[in-house]
Amino acid sequence: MNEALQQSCVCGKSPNCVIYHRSICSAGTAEDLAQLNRITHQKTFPRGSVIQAQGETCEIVGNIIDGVVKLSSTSVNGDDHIVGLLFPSDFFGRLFADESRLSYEAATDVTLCTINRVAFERYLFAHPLIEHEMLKAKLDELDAVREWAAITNGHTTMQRVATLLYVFSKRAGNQIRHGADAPDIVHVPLSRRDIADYLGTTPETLSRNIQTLSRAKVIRNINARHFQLIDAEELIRYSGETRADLDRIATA
Amino acid sequence: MNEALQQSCVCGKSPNCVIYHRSICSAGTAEDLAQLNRITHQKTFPRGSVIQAQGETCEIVGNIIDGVVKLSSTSVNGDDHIVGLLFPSDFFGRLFADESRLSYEAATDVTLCTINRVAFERYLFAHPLIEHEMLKAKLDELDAVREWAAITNGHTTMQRVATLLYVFSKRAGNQIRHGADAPDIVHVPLSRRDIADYLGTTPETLSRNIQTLSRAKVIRNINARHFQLIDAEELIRYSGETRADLDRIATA
DNA sequence: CGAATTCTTGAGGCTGCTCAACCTACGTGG
DNA sequence: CCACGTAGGTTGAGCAGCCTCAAGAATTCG
Repeated sequence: MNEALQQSCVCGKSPNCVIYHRSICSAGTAEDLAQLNRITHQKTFPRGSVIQAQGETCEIVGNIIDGVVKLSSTSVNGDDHIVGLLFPSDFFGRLFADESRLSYEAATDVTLCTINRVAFERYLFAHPLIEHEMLKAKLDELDAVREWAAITNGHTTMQRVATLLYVFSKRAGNQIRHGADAPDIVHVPLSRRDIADYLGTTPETLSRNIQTLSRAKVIRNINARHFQLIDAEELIRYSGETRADLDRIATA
Repeated sequence: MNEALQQSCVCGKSPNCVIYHRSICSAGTAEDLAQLNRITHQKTFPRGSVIQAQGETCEIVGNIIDGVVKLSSTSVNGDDHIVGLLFPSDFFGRLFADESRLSYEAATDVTLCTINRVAFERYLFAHPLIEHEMLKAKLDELDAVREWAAITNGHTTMQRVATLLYVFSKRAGNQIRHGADAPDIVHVPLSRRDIADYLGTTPETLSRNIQTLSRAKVIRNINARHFQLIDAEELIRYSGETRADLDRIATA
């Protein structure tokens, strides 16, 4: 975990906060944030723990400070599908609903800035400008979810794998930059099973595709959660998307 | 098209309006609605016409009064995937964004209540309660989209087809009720290609699955856009979902 | 250092896509 | 009114991609 994060990053606590700039908090005035800060709590969850279970009462919402949270829907037959991944600065939890239709689970060890849901709803009611920012964020999220749905549905598994790897290589916080001679290593903080669930495939098929990319010298496997991007152009070709589309997805 | 609709259904015009009760308009006071009504326009689009093209400036938003609008994402290789269907009372268009990442197309002849996007944004700014309703609606939509993504991704084509047919059979406005002896006929107002795009399959595979259901006496084909639901329980079994889940999807 | 978990590799079968032909419904014009 | 054209839908054959099941490597953790 980043040192700076640990020091200053309760949502709304400080304009120096890394999260601050990207989250909805950035819309409020100083007083607004101070008020918000009084009702927030920083909490950590170990990898694998359930933050909010499907079908249960929505108790808390908040921002992710560090780590990855997976949003999944579990069907009756037990197989669950990951319908979204949440990264630092992303908002988690379901506002204005008593029961959660999805579950929020820690895909890695996570640090969260939590707020009681009902308290935050009251806060939003009193601060329409911040609620407005929330609406804009959710509209963007809606587009992003639909765009991702189009990708997972119309493409081959290899195309999805390549898309995911490229997006992770571009996403802020996943690049571990070395010297000019030592190339960039990308960190994918998820297990093979989680990635497979997210892409709508199996760990086996995923593994085969990753190995194929590795053999084709497009990427190099450091270990299960780290790879080196050797040929970005070739990875884009495998993804079946344009660079512009991929970059838009990565920054969304 | 329904006679009653034509008479009274401009969004916000009348509490008698069929759309009124389900759309965001229901949150406003009488004055709010009157004000809204002054800036709305009723328009019709023939089947196949583009209401809002992908990548173009977002000009109008509004409610669907009659017909079905498909929300699709077209990739560079030309194949487009339908990421959502909008029915009467649903809101269409993209607020707070200059450029649309998705395209809105008339899947049938449609009647819309349109509002200039920027004008509606100003209206929302002046009416936080209505913006609040918009936020709640979008949060529901987000859950629904994710739930649908989980269905299309984790299930076989037959399961998706069965799910779609069941949902259409339950959705208000698609049932054509006859006498007690004449069973219910369900209207699916989309072409095979649109359904296939929506389910992430091909018209051929879709057709085969429909014929299988027909041979199994689960449904009966009247013609391409009408079928009779013979055995709802069996259809649910084919869908791989529980009745409760399906009904929740249908009413979402 | 051993146990458990995770990841990889292999073989085989099935689902669903592709390509191609045929059928049907509908609208047009002779 | 019927022949014809077109678009949409159905059916068939063959093949490719992906899942399943199973076993073997690698990594993590106590």
